[in-house]
Amino acid sequence: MRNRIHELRRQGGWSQADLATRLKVSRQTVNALERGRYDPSLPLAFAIARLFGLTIEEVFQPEEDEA
Amino acid sequence: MRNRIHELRRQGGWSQADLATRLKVSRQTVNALERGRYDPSLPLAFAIARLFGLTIEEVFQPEEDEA
DNA sequence: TGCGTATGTAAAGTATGTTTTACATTGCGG
DNA sequence: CCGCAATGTAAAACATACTTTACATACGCA
Repeated sequence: MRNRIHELRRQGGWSQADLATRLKVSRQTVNALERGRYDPSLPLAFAIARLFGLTIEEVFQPEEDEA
Repeated sequence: MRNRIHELRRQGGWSQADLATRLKVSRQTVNALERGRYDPSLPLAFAIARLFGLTIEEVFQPEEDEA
């Protein structure tokens, strides 16, 4: 699953730690999401989209062959 | 997290087993999702929304106090 | 040079999502 | 009444998401 977290975070001028605080997750989780190590849970995906004022579909793009 | 899976499935005239097949998950997973036992993974949430021709936001509604 | 901030990563542990097997209950059509 | 389809549920096993602690690297700046 592709995501625009890195791009959106930088537009807001935030560090990974800043974003983690706002999302109430660890900095390592933000780092892992940005680096595509795994996908967020659905509740976390909602929190991320809302924080940036976007829909889930605007932040996350499933790859072609994905579920 | 609230979801409209049960309602949407019935509108399509499908059994839980039918839906499970289309989503490539087990019938128990569909049952658990409909009964609100847990939230789907983000990829599965996308698959569900796409199957019904809706956005994630149209199918899933985070509760007020949720992440 | 040396310090502080930001980022990447790893290992161990906990929590959540999903599958498989199996069984119980309900309701409907014969 | 009987049989069958649909649904609910449980336990064990496994996969994925997330936390904590800890350390490494890179960069800018006093």
